[in-house]
Amino acid sequence: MQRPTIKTIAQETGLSIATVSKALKHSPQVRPETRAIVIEAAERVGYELNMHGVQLRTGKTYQVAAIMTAPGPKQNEWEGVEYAQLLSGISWALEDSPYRVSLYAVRNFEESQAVIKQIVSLKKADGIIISGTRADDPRIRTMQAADFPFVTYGTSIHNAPHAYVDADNEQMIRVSMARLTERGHRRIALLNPLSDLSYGITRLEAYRHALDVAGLPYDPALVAHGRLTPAFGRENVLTMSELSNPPTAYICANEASALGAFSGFHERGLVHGRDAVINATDDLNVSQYFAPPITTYYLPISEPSSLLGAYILRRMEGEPPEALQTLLMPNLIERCDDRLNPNR
Amino acid sequence: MQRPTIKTIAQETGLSIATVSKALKHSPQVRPETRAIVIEAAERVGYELNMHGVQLRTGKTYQVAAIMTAPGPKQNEWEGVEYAQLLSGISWALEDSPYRVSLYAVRNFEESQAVIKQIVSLKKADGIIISGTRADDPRIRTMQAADFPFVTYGTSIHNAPHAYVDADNEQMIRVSMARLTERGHRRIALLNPLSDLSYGITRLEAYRHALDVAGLPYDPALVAHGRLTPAFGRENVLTMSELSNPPTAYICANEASALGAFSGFHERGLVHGRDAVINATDDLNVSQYFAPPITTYYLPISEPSSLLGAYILRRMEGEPPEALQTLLMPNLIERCDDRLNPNR
DNA sequence: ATGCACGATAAAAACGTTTAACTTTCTTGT
DNA sequence: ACAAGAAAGTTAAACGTTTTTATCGTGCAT
Repeated sequence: MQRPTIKTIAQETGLSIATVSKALKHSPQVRPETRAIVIEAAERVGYELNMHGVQLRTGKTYQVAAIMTAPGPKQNEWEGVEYAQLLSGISWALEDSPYRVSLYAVRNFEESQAVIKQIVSLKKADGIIISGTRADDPRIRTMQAADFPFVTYGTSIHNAPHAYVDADNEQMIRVSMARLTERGHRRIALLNPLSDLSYGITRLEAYRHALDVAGLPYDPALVAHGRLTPAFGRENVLTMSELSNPPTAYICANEASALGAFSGFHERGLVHGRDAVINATDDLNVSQYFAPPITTYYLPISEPSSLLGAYILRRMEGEPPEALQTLLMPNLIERCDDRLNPNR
Repeated sequence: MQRPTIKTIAQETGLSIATVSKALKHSPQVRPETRAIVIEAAERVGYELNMHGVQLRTGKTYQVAAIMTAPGPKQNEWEGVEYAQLLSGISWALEDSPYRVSLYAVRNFEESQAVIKQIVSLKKADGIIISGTRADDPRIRTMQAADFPFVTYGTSIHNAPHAYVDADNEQMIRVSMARLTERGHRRIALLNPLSDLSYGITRLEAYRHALDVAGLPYDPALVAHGRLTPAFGRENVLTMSELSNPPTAYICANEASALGAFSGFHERGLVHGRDAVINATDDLNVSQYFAPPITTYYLPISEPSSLLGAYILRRMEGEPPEALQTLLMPNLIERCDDRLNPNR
């Protein structure tokens, strides 16, 4: 038994395939009574739209490409794991639409650039979602030049306007720094993502500004940029804690590096709260299980991910990018008092 | 300027589109010289195969559906994060093929069942990859009944034969238990996944068998089943450590629950190595950053994931499932001596 | 010379849908 | 009563492939 097509319905109802097609997509050209007949027949024969026909005819793919930059296959680090939740969040946001998430895993920035060029020029998707945005991101420029719908997870600094979702890194660092300086800290380390990433820059600027406000000097030795793995957190604690004037607080850009920082504490015999404290940004609600639990800025990953999905849908509908820009402020969850220990 | 099609090449070369099509797919019906002309023209005009035409004509989708069971959107736990790496591994394995990974995020088992039925009956993909297999898995039966190509991450017990990749849980538990009993442990807790999952059953059976071999009694109070979140690890340590005869070793099924177990230790004032030890299975190389680092069975997630990709390709080629079954033995990484502390 | 098989290419149909252009019927205003 | 126009359907073409079938020379045996 063959799968029914609009032709089947046409025969079944005695109408032409054109009318059937129009009826099914609620064209005003067909009378409500006729539509009812078509709908009934469609249900009776178990009709389901065949996307391949639609795709060929209309050129639409009904695919949203999610570009996922993950380290090479031989790399097995706790990095980019929040992608799983991000993807499922996007996927759920598209659930009631005809769109599907099509995954493009790339190893690095260059590869993502190439993949995006291909998707755009060969129209392998109708929309693109990327992350890991840079201050001036050539991928964004590619998509903008082709007028291709996209949303970024992360802002860019020089490519506005475009649709984006991000955590409010500026505010987060500002609040975080104010809170720590208020509690007596004068040597605060910043464990930052790779320096070409837009949010790395935002965080660094906010950090420096906060230092200014607090009247504290900027010490480059307290700032590190790198891939946010546990190894990164660990190694920086190991080196920074050996400074003649070591930091009394570490601000980690994610949970992975915070975990690594703890590992560094353990190695050096440092005790959290006594010798120094760790604050982090947390997407996965995992910092509460650290020993001890730490203060975090918690943004449930489901929020940005469902926004990304919603935004790409609206962007593909033609909504202007200016209306699709959101900075989300994570929740401050204080699990330690984080005061500077005076007799350290 | 329009995107070139085989028609473009046909005009360019003076051949018919049929010949062009055949030439491009290396049909023996066309002379090598003719083929060369076609290839040359194709490159000159920058021809790229339009999949929509192919899909409509052949009915193939060139999509591999990856079913990803992740907890609902409102749940923001560290769970299933290894999926990110799994997906990218699969995606890379398909890189040189025309296939793409199409993501289907589902909330629970029932939903995955429905989604799979749909993919199979409407042929929305050419192959399926699932995980979270059960002892007798109705999804597998669905796909088998329709003779639909699939590979599972995880074994099933009653649905053989089918293509699968999994860690060798039986051996892992056997070795793990032998090692711990050898070191004096007589109260060993097992933090297991949900009891309907196939690997949960395998692990439990291996555990009970190992107890028998060691002449130790089976105590249900030392076995827990649940979703492998940090919360799960933590709560079980909290309750089990209060037993009159508490465990001196915990075997955790993943890193998330191991992290939670540590959190439980901290809460109860237990010290790893003194009061009890934790062993875990680790996909993401993260246990080395625990304080202290723990002994783990480490299986880089890239291995099973690239196998999954390779297997689904071969399965779609028609290779019989019996040839596509692999159990991978994780590497034992001893980071503690894990001996029972006699004066605990 | 005639017929035949074969090799190489061309013609045409088909996959399922959308949509521009056309036809028919009905309504309406004069 | 009739033209004009709207409403509701139909016809036919088109999207880019693959594949079955047809065509056309050419070489070969008879």
